[in-house]
Amino acid sequence: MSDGKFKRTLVTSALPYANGEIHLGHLAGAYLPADIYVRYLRMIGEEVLYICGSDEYGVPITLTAEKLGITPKELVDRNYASISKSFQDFGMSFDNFSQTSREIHTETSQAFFADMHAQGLFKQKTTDQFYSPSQERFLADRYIEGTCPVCGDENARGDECENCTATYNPTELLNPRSVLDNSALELRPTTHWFLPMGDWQDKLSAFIDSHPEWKDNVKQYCRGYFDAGLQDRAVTRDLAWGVPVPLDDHEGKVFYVWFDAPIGYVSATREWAQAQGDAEAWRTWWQNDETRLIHFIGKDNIFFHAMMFPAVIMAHSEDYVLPDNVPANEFLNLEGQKLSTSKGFAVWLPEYLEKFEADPLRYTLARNLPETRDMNFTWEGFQARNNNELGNNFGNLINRVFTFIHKYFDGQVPEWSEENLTDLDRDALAEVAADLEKWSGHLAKFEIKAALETAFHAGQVGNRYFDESAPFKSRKTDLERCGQSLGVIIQILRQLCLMLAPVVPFGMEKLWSWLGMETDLWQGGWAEGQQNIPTGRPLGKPEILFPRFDDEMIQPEIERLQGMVDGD
RNA sequence: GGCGGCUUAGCUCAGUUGGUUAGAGCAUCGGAAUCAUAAUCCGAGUGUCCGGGGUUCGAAUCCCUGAGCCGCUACCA
Repeated sequence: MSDGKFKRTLVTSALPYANGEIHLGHLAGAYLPADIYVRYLRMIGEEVLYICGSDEYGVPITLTAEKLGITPKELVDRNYASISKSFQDFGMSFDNFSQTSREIHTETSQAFFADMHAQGLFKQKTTDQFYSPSQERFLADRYIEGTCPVCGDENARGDECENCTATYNPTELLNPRSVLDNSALELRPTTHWFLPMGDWQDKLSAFIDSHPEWKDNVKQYCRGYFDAGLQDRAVTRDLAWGVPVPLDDHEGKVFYVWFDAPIGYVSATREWAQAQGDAEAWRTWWQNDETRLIHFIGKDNIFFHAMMFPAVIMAHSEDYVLPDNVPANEFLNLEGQKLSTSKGFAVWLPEYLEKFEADPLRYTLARNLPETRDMNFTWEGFQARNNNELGNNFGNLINRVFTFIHKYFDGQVPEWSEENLTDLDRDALAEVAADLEKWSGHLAKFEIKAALETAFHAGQVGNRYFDESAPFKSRKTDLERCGQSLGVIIQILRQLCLMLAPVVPFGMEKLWSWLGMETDLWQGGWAEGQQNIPTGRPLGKPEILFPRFDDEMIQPEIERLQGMVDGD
């Protein structure tokens, strides 16, 4: 960044699990904020790489595949295609969106493990786990039910009883059975590799302490773990669908997904480098201390990105970059309730995109990001934000200016100059310029909501200026004055375009071209956007950028969710 | 159960290191304007800042406690 310490920024979004579609909660937590931030950096001309991919291993994937009668690989490829498409249509600007089931990830994660194993950093432990003889596999706690050892309830979960709220060790459960096929389970010893996180506690603690600028929720969360003392964390498990442990006599052992998933960021970067024709280019992004690494995640991922993956990075014998920030977001509720993917209580991205454009959702979510606490998405709120803010404040301002100029000034920027500015002109320009500066400061600190609020204010300034300078009056009395006012407001739109571009890129790319800008908005467009648009420049013909939504478009969405709650 | 977090106008949300009459948008009411997506602009009201206790000259902001909600709880991804 401009502080001179870093030359480039590597941004990641949490790898979505390829067991289903993306929903609004995902977008608000890890994807939209990251994309806005990345677009901001590209716009101001920073060198940035944005990496993501789908996380494709683990038990739930194998179960879904079995249910559909296809292989896990077929399932994840199918879901990968769908997720990629949704992301693209939503405007996610990844430089690479990869898959953890690809060969490059197998190589990369196995190399990480091998490096650490060669240093003797892992611990091997043998424990008793539940095994299903009928399915010939070990089962995780969530797939186990049995009789509660405390109250005798017959439908107790693997490690807690919902009837008497007791918690216990899963091995204490009586008559354990599989929730998958009700077959009886038996305890079998199995041996796994563990990462003794405690060995890195001091370094991790010092690392977190060296970042007082991180969000409080992240720091507090980590502090809680340090106080309790970091425990050994398993990095392998018994499963057929995963990255095989690269050791002899490890048949049927694969990496625990949380060990390999973050390494997926490295794999995806390597894949990107190969596609660039420079296979070693990934090192510039991961093994160079002038690279600034930023992980965007939801609050459920803090442990893995602020503690576990950094420990792995520290442990590796080669130098890798540690995250410079982990801006974790809280969760998004829907119509006042927690999302439930199992009950279908969610808004899925592909479904949304069949009916609406990406921009209104991007705008609404950005305006309401769960940056410091859980937030709520309502369809009525979506409609109100779209109509009142995107449509009326911004869209209408843009439209009234362009149509006016096309109607009375032949579609060219009227004669205007800085020498002829009135106090009214000067004040409006100064206010918007101040907003732009504030906006930039907020975004640099990941304060997206605050940044957007500033942009909204700039829109209000534009509308007020239009009303007060009243070109629709001066047109009849003082055409020079009228042109001057329009020249001023074009400069306001130019800056508004910059402030809105990362949030509503589809609409603003159009505005950018209507304004006759020449540089690519996403390759340092900021520089040109800072310069006055001169008299005489021909402007594009406008169209309605952000149409309003009437009740008929919104009501069915509300009813669908309502029905889901009633049927619950 | 343990750890961490959250609870502010009718609605959705801001509130920086405790400091004067607690803010914004929307919704509501009154006025102005008419270039524009019946959009815009000006003005107005509204709050036991979850309950209770405490520290302080002073607390939405710090401490304790109760309630509700959220995440994690170490092979759930």
